[in-house]
Amino acid sequence: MSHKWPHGEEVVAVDEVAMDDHRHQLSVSMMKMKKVKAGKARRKVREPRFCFKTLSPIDVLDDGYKWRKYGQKVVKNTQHPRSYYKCTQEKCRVKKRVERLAEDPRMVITTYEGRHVHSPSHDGEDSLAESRLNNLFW
DNA sequence: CGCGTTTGACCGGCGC
DNA sequence: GCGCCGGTCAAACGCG
Repeated sequence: MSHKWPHGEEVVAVDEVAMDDHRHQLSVSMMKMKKVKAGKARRKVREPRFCFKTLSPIDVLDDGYKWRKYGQKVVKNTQHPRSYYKCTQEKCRVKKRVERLAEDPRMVITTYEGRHVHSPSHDGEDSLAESRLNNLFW
């Protein structure tokens, strides 16, 4: 799990992201982003991977996009299955990987792969926080 | 009726 | 060269 990515270009490791289960509000207390260059991080930023260590009672966090599950596999060293999601938007080839921690079932690692083409297609009501976070972050 | 989810199999890459 | 591990696709079913 904690290995380097095959294509390792730019890995942003977020130390801690707290999730409020009341609404889908992400309470970001402190985000530490470390730029890890895997050997040859040359120009050409392919597809950045964002690893989110999310503390939340829910598995799949709704970030404002629609995700379609396309696979589930149990990885070695993990007793819990890993879920693979993909953005339903055709323009978006964004992939999402959700893994649950064996030690802490209440903690999940959400890994986003790629960039969304544009703003989320949420009906936008109480998801203002998300949008803001998205705008702020992505 | 549409599509999102589910499960199994297959493929590719890497390690030994 | 074979085996293992991770990842993706595909068909079917269920639910909304």
